[in-house]
Order: sequence, then structure tokens, then C-alpha cells
Amino acid sequence: MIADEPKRPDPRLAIDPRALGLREPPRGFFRRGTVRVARDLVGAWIARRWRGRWYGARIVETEAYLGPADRAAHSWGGRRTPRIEPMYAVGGHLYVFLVYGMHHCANVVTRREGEAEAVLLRAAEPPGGAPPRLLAGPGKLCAGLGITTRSSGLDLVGGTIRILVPARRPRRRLAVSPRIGIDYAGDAKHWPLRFYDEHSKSVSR
DNA sequence: CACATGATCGCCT
DNA sequence: GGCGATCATGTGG
Repeated sequence: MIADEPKRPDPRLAIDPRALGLREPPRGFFRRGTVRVARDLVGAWIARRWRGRWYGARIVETEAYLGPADRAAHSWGGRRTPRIEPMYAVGGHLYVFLVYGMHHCANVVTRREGEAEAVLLRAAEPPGGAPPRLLAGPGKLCAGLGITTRSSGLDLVGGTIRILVPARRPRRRLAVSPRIGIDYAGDAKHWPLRFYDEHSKSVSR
């Protein structure tokens, strides 16, 4: 068995980015403040090209992870290890890690090179007729698109995995809450850094 | 509906 | 050696 073989995306996530009116934002989109990027990623699409075809889904839930002062962030206290290294890249890179030994989490790196902040993609809404809860959670989102640690460190800008935004973004109300699953993070666990589309049936629970 | 638990392993202390 | 930026399944009320 080939250990390093890329995983196939769920066929039900097949999309035509052009028909959906999606375009790729410039690098500057990702170099902005992390909270700003986290808010703007709700409503954007995560897309992946696999064997000449595009697969993707509309992001409906994100979380901002800030720098050294954020106890919930992997870069807390200025930690810098091989796993976390992609977080230190310039905004627009992908940081993927494994949690609980079996689930992957995909993050969009933000800000300038050396500033280790990122946005966790927590949930997305599948196109077409796929079950609404197929990607309702960070692990499920990665599983559906076939994203693993293999892709950690990739540049999203112009890459086979990329972020796409609608040509005209509908004005959408954004709900805010504390982040999920970080009870160990002290006061940071109360910070309002989770953003989601409360009308979507694809938000995690 | 609200918990409770097991699965499973790379990473960091 | 301990522990997660999770999920599915099980129990009981």
C-alpha cells in the first residue's frame, strides 16, 4: 500500500467554479488581520483540483487562532516546531494537523511571514444534493475533500487546493461565539473568535 | 435530549 | 508518557 497517496475527494463535491461565479482572491486577502480573514472566509469556498476536476464546498464556520498570546493556538508562547512551521509562512498557506489520532484539521494561514496566526475551517456546506451535514465539522470537512497532513504547508494561492470567493458576496449575517474544544486554554476559551452562518444546516454541533 | 465513552497516534514535555 | 482545535455510537431519562 502506498502510504503517501493523496486521498480522493467525495465525488458528490464536484463543482464548476466558473459556473458558480467563483474567483481566487489575491495574496493580500490572506495577509490581513486574522479575525477579518476568518469573517470573510464564511461564505467563501474551499476547493481542490483532483485529476483535472474541481471539488469544493461553501465554508459556513471558521475560528481565528491568534499568535503567541492565544493559549489555544499551536503557536502559543512562540512555539515553533516542524509540525507548526507552516503557521509561520506568509498568509495564504495551508496548515493541516492531526487531532485525536484520526481526524485532520485544515487551517488558512494569515498575516505576514513570521506571524503564526491562522483560521481553522470548521464546517462547509456541500453543493448539490449531498447531505447537508457531510462536512459539518473540521474532521469531516477534511475527510470529505481528502485533505491530510500531506498537504500541510502548501500554498493555497494558485495551488491545487485553494480558496475561492463569490464575484458578489451576498450580505449575510454572521454569528459569533467562543471557540470549540479548547477548555484547557484559560481565559482565551472565552474569546469570541468563532464565526458561522447561523442559517446554514451545515454548521457543526 | 444530555451526557459518556472508545478509537487511535503524532507531537511535545 | 500524556494528551488533544473530533466523531460516531451507546446509554439512560
